[in-house]
Amino acid sequence: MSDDRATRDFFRTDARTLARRLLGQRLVRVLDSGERLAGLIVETEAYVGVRDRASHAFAGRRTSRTETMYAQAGTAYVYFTYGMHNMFNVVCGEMDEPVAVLVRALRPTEGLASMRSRRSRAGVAPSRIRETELCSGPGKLCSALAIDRSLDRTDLVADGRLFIERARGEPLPPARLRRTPRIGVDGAGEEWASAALRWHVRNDPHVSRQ
DNA sequence: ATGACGATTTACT
DNA sequence: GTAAATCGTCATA
Repeated sequence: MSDDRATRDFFRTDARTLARRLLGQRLVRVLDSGERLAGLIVETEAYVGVRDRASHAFAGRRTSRTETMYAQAGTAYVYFTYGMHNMFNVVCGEMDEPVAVLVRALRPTEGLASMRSRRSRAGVAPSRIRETELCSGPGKLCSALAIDRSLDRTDLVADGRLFIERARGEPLPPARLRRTPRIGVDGAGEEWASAALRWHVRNDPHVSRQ
């Protein structure tokens, strides 16, 4: 229901807080056809600003790609990497402060058949793709939900194509969460590669790894 | 203009 | 476990 949709206040916080706060919330993508694709966020990573060597905005880098990270809280930062994968992030913090949260995995809840066809590849029938491999990684979930750079700079608070719906009821208790170093940032130096800035739902089969 | 590399995924040994 | 895929971005010149 539209009442559940996250408003600006939900995003106006630091990256560590938002990374935790996003877990258990629903990421919703509405296609031009009107079809709704959605999943519960089960894994996130915080990119904490200009001191963070793993961040695109390290040392205040402000380029055409990273400009989105300096936008207001609640803006989608979608970038393309490895020549083939899109990554979806939620910008947070203050205006002109480049902090964001990478959404790394979802438990798919709506539009699974559509996700399967989008995630299918040569020689593998969509029906053979397991639910747990639909959105269990940052590139996978963007493919499954048809999120690409055309959605970069989208306002998650105001745009009808991409937004967050807040779960009703009890938030996930801390005991159900696990905190680990981030994935794929080994080149960022010991301090930032080992910093525990990744959160995921403990024992959830939909995370990219436990 | 050029070259190195990537917040990954997939297939294969 | 290792390696290939594949191209936009960024730093250097």
